[in-house]
Amino acid sequence: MSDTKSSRSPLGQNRENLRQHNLSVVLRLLHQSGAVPRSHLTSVTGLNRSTISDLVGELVSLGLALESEGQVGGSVGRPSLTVEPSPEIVAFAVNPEIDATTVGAISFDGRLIQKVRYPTQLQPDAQTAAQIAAKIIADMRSKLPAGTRIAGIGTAVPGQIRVRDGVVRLAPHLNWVEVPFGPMLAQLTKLPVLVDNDATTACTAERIFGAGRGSSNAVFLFAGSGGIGGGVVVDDVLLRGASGYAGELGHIQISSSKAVDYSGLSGTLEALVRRDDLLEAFRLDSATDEELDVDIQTTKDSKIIKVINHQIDELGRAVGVLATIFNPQTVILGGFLNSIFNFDQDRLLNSMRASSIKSAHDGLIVKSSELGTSAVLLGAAELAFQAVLVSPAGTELTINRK
Amino acid sequence: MSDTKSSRSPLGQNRENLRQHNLSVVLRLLHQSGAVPRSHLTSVTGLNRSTISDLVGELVSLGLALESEGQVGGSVGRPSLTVEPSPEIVAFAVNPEIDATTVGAISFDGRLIQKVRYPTQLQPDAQTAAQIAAKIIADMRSKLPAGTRIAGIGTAVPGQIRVRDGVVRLAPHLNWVEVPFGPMLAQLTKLPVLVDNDATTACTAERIFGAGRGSSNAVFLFAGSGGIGGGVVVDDVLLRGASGYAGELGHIQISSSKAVDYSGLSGTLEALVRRDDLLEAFRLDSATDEELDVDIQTTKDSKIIKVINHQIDELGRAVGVLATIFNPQTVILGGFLNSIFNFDQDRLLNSMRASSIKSAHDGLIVKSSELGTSAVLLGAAELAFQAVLVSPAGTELTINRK
DNA sequence: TTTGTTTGTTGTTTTGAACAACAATAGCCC
DNA sequence: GGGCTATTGTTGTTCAAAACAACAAACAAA
Repeated sequence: MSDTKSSRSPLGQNRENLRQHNLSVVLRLLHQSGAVPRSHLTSVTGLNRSTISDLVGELVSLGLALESEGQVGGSVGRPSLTVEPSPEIVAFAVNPEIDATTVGAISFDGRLIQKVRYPTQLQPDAQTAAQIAAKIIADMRSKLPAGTRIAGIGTAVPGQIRVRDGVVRLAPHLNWVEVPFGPMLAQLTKLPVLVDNDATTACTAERIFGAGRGSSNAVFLFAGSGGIGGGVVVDDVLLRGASGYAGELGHIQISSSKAVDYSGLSGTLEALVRRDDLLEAFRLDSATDEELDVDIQTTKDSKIIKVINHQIDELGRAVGVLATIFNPQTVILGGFLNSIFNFDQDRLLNSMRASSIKSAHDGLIVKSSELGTSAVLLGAAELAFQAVLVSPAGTELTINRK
Repeated sequence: MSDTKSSRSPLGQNRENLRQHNLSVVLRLLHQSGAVPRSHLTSVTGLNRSTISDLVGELVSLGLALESEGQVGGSVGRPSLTVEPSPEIVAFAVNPEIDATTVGAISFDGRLIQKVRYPTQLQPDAQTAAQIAAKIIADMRSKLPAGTRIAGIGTAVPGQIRVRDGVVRLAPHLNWVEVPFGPMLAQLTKLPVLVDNDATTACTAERIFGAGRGSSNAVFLFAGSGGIGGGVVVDDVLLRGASGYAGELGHIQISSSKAVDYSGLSGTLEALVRRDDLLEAFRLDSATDEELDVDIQTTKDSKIIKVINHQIDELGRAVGVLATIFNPQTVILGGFLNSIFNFDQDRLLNSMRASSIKSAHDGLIVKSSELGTSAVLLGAAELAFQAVLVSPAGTELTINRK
């Protein structure tokens, strides 16, 4: 609701905070980079060798990391031990969509180890989607080795989510309004469930494992089944806003056009850059992102090119506005936005430059997303991993029994 | 330039960091709240009584704080000691504008203790402005008691600033291009000089001492002599972007209008909501913000009302876009933006709602700035105080000698 | 083989926050 | 006014965690 005093954690730092923070820093490095030499941890954290030794030791004894004699070689001096995140920790990811509900199992080292797409005839209501997901998760659990520890379930929903309690406030494509999807799924699975917007989770995944790696300030624009969504990273932290609805970049008004989006707003990015308009131009009823991409890159039809160019111009405007506001290092485009960007990169960059101040777009890099369709699931799993990453020593994980 | 590894501080926290952080937290609380009972510090920081005693003791011995037997009373128990920020620390603030250069002396407890406005016939070039400022500062120093410690000089310039080295990249109203104003003033005064955009410093002041107090997520829109500027606070931190140019909210493109602003961009907030248009409607050559405000609040002329209403609508659009992007708790308007907001608040709110998603504007508060014209100077001084606040024990201050 | 370099390990030191016990000072109730 | 309770400040002690120092281990280059 509000972000004033009541919810604010104490500002002071004591010894517990210190230890927890350092454990968290090390674990996060492992989670994001995979296997790294221990010496790398000392240089990045700035902590003493013996301290890192101690911290890694604690992570190993907590079962969150593994240490092995690495195969680095090539450099002078005693070879450093290799530390890796434990692959025996798993999170589930759920993504209900208009025509299917997808569930994945993601290991702590960032691998999508199982994936099931369960198609539905109609858009599923929340109860149905929760039951489908719970069923698949139970099935997946039975296939995981006993002893695997489960961090929880992350859920990515195309709509506006109240993250605090997992309530879907509005998901127009699913026709869900004020549905407590998180608690529903938690009750069915007896696992902790966290819910967030699908574009937000995709953004998280790209930031950690994909095109956003190394950018502390980045803007993401994703086109998914639910229109255009976005995410913004400011100083390595995802922008959330006072009540958690920040980053609805599809709904920013960039023109005086009367075209209306699903939220009833006119002249927004989502109203102007529409996947359906492209499908119509190609006279297609439906297409996957991959099919559409091929069509776009190979078309010679001047009428279609006109439609694409128009969309590129509008997308460029939006990127320009966001560049002026955020002055990011990188802007990352996903879904069909990526396709039209690749159709004519210069056109988009020119449009962007015409809509932003020079200081803000100087040195700005616009690039494609890297993770494709698995970004949403990987990012959803991050929601569940977050608890362990924040408090490695204080988080109880559910142990899998067959 | 970039915000990657090279410039990043070590992630790990050691004991020194811990102490420095806690000292910094306490000092910042004092700086922002003024005199507070010591018991308040313990509850806010969550630190132990004896630790606070120790920290305050160190701040007192560093000459950064004062302890006295407070006059609280009224509650049970032993009365708490009162702690206040030392008034003997001073920062200077410089604000070159088109028709004058203003200099202020601000004490560490947030009082503007001296202020001199030096009018110039023409827009001053950078060297002239620096000489004027240096002269006034030398004069002010001679009036300050010997032993006063000086944190440095903060400079607020209407334009785009490279904060890192104090270079003014572009200040159209002053006609400065790529001028190293910071180093120039530092050489003349032998004091540390920091430079930032004037709207940004006003934003900082309102955030700490004015209408933004208590809002961890806020958007500021200020109309000054250099058009419309802005500032965004995300989780209590000012948005800076990858290279420090974030928050140029006057230049966001919100419409397809062909009207052009000073940066040559069309359809931007600054191009659509123009003070000059209001002056023209009133048939005025010039007016202070106060005079203009009176005129606006009392006008009955339907032609003028039409102009004002149009500006309100456009401003509302911009606020809506920013609400959708940031989902802030508060939006704060300054300068003549505040005047047109007060002319018809409901109209602005309606326009804002029509340009933003419900989740983002639900509970959003739009309000007026509180500090008026002194905001720019108070915020500029914050630039200089920042060093002491970040590292209370490690910052050397210049001692004033007559 | 020797030397220099880097890393891991172990025992010790140091720092800084917490803790516990006690003193100080207020309001409140009778 | 006296006793009671509540809150805060003070002091000496304890404890956790990071740094440090010294040494051993393992490599490359000379």
